[in-house]
Amino acid sequence: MITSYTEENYLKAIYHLHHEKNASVSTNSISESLQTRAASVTDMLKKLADKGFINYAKYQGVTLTDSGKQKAIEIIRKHRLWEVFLVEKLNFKWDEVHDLAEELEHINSEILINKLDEFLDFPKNDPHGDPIPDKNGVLKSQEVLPIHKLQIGDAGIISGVKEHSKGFLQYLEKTGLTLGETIKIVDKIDFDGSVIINIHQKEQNISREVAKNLLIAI
Amino acid sequence: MITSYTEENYLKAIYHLHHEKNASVSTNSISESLQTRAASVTDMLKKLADKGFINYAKYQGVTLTDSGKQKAIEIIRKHRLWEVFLVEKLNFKWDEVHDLAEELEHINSEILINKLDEFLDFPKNDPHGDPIPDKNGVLKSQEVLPIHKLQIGDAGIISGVKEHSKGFLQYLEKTGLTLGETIKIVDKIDFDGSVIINIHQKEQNISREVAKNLLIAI
DNA sequence: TTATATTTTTAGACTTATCTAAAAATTCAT
DNA sequence: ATGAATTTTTAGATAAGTCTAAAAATATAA
Ligand SMILES: [Mn+2]
Ligand SMILES: [Mn+2]
Ligand SMILES: [Mn+2]
Ligand SMILES: [Mn+2]
Repeated sequence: MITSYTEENYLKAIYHLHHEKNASVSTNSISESLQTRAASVTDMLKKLADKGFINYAKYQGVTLTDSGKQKAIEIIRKHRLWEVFLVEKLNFKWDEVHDLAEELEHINSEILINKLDEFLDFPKNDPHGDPIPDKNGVLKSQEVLPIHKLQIGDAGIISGVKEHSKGFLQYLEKTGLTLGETIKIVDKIDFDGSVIINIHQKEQNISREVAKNLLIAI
Repeated sequence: MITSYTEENYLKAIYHLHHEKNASVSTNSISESLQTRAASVTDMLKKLADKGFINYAKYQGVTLTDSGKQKAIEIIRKHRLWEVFLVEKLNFKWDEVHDLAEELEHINSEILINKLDEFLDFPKNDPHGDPIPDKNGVLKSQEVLPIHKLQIGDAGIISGVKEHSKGFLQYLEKTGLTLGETIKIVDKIDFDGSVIINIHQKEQNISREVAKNLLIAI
């Protein structure tokens, strides 16, 4: 079944929203995530349901069907492979690639994406640490926890981000909190939710917002 | 001025048609080249004229304005650089890349295309021998002639094709008529317009159709 | 539990790009 | 130069994706 650029963005948004909240996805949350009006979302949900990509009952929110999930994962695979290409081959920074990948992900060719995968030497993760689905649509979820869920004394490697905004990524870069660095939890401040970590043999304070969005593999 | 995917295809088509016939471009020729109805073309011509990309007077055909020409050249630059990428880096064949480049050319980012250019080491020609405009939109037209315009005794290097169809490119590949090969005109047959050339130390007969579409640099 | 607030859907409209059918303009051929 | 053929434009429709405003359903809270 063919999908338009727009339909693909809806499917991907639904996929991500489902994995964020682990519940059926509401019209409003889609509307917010895609910056469109709720009325437009309703229209599109009807269409996606007709095409068999989502389970939709009025007022009940939506879930992806198997075919919808597959389509979403295909697009995510393309998005993340293009991001790797942009960073590894064209020397873009990790905070510069999202919008471009947002467009490139809609180029429709299985051969192209598989050749790109090979050219990049079958990377396992994108520049933000997110796992790249393989050509069969298998996406292995990595065991990571946001810093604010770790206990004092826990140690691990910075392996991903929950928030992908330019501002956040640039902040991490500036403060040395980049992928691959080893950190250890020194203290957790109840008062403001901030966390003191040890990184590069030094102590560093991390705000609650950062602690919630920085993922650690233990 | 922003341009849609569709507008870009029209501008590129007008540019190519103008250079093929060296005259103002007719509604019907655009319609044929883009596989749309003439009525649709007329609608689009009005819009492109409003946006300042073409000079259009009813029933008179169109020409590109400077800004239209610039836009067209930008798209051609992107198209050809992506083709080089697909062939050189992803190991596509020269007859497989056109349709993909047709989509990739609409990805809208000057930084991306300049970084791609650099990554590819600033190629001068695409896989079909066509020249690649530089980042300032300068396109140097190469001095080439189709085989059927050469005289007996003339020699040169296969440097381009006028026809870009998969079938033609595959045929050239199969018969060894690839870019970079040296050829010499041995005889021209009036009867059917075919040409006998010397290539690889052997004589080879070339039909009129091939002779018209294979470009030689002398 | 009933009123209020929030969410979601419907109704109707707009834009872009397309189409068919018919009218108008231009070109061609005698 | 005039009638016929061809090309181009207009008129009116359609489909995709979006919007605003209003109605309907659901959730929340006194
Ligand atoms: Mn996208
Ligand atoms: Mn990413
Ligand atoms: Mn195109
Ligand atoms: Mn080419």
